[in-house]
Amino acid sequence: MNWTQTFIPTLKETPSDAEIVSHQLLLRAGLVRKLTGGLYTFLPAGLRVLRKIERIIREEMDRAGGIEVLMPALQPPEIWQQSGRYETARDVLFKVKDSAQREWVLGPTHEEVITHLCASEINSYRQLPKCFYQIQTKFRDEIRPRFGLMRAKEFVMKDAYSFDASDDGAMASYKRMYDAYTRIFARCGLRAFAVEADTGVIGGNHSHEFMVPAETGENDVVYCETGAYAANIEKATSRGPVEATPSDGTGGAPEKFATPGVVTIDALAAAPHSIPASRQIKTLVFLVDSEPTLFLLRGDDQLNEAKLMARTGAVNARAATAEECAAALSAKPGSLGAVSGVPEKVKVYADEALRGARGMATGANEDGFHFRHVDIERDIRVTQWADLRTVRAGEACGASGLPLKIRRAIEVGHVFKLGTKYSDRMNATFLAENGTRHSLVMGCYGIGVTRTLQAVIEQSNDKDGIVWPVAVAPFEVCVTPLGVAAGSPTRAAADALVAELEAAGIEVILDDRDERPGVKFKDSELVGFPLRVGIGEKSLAKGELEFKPRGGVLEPVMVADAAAKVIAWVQAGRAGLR
RNA sequence: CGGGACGUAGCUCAGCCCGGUAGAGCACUUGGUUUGGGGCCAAGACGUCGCAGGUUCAAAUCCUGUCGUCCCGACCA
Repeated sequence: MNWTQTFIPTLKETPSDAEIVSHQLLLRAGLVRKLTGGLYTFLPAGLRVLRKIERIIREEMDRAGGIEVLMPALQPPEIWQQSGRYETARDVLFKVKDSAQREWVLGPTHEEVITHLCASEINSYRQLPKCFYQIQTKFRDEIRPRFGLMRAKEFVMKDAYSFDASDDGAMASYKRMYDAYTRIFARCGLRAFAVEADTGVIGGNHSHEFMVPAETGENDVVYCETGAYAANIEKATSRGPVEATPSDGTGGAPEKFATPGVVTIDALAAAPHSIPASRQIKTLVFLVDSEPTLFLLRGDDQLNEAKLMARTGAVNARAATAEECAAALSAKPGSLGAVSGVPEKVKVYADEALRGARGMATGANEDGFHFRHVDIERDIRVTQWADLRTVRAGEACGASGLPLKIRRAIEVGHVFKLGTKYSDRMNATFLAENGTRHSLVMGCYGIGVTRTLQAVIEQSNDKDGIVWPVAVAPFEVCVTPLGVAAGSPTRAAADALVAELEAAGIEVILDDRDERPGVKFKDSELVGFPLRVGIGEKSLAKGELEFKPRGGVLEPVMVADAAAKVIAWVQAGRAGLR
């Protein structure tokens, strides 16, 4: 392929609307262009990378027993109503109307479609297990598209769905996909690791996310350096706060005291009251499926809303407004408490870290007053104890006991064991060997293909541009003659080398642009080809070409040896050695 | 949806405070020159200053509204 015959519009300057390095490089290296927020055109070089990642995914999915299909992006709303997600996923569903004003849904994911298919096509345990996958464009009405391909309204996803006759079978399918994902990311040259994850709106009871460590990621991952534990912060647990919860109460009854104007944890912790945050009980009011509900945490802890959703089983939940708090209890936020004045029907969830807490302070449910000497188990009607707090760095790992750490990461894949959530609702059943009817046991597995592409760039770049792993580079080799005129010695040597490499199946681009050397060198580094072979008059006169691995040092190579050396270098790269 | 920033040439940006002729660099076209790390010289083309109202003799500039982009939060592969 000649550079002048394709289209790689590089940019010398950084576009002003790209914030993170991978987004800047996507644009600067001429891989994509924005149509509008969250919508991108893949240009030839970007498309080549996308296709290579897809090929790796297909190979590994096929190897893991996956069966490729292609489902419609346009879907009838009825199946979404049947699964219940027409409501729960409402915020991300793109809806369109046809000329008869009938509504359709643009698929953000395909549990409904595949379950509908299997409901009619799978009838017997003899047809199981099955694992279907597709690579397809998804549509999500993202509240805030961000960072180029990282979070887009339209993106390419590999999604897979397993169907088993039993829970054990489903676990085996889950494990096969988990292992396939590990291989896929490794083959893409990504350093990714699996963490325990919350299941969110997809549902299910067992889940891992595949994370690429990056400061620009949108997730916080809690992990133990021993490798004993890693989890998304939405799910993570520990042995509890570093500072133990006070259990040294006076034994006296709760005592109301005046705290005019004190409406924050910090204010109560400051003079004159000087009650440490760890000795306070924080009272939060949420509307859980429209029901006012109390959540009690230690003053220095943060409520984890993913845990709130999981523990309550809520479809929708949000913090109550000041007015709603006042209506449910008798005070505004800042003076709320659960010692008295909580209507019998209001549920009170208390965080496990508060178990046994004595001598605590909390709002008196009366503006301007707090209680002290509160013993939670004696003085508060707790409906349910639950893990609700967000883990903080430094807390002891539940497995190893060592301090946990927290780092940012990009989620590139997510595997779920779904169980029978969808098959139950959509009547996807089969007859077992003994003639009884059962719901199919499902799993679902996603990889953000376009996001993975950008994650590779985010993880693999330097001051000059992208440093592609050989396995996903748009071209493996860039041949750069400094003189391109037909018949010139440099052009002749370049043409000969390219022909030999192409014959050997190497993906090579010939930079045949009539540009100054500096421009060509800068561009080859910006786009990030793994290997550049420079051909200049001076070295050619000595019978040499210049072999320059991206990020490595320049090395002269004899013309006669060049092709063999390049081929060996690329093949080593394909094997994952670089 | 809440908070913030910004919309001027293909790109990066200046001009706006303090109203009066629309600018620079890069990119592009032509010619010359140069030729191992984003050259140099000359000439040229490229703009409804996001859009709509308003104030004014006069608006890129001031006011109002609106649309869009980007960042921070809630959502997710």
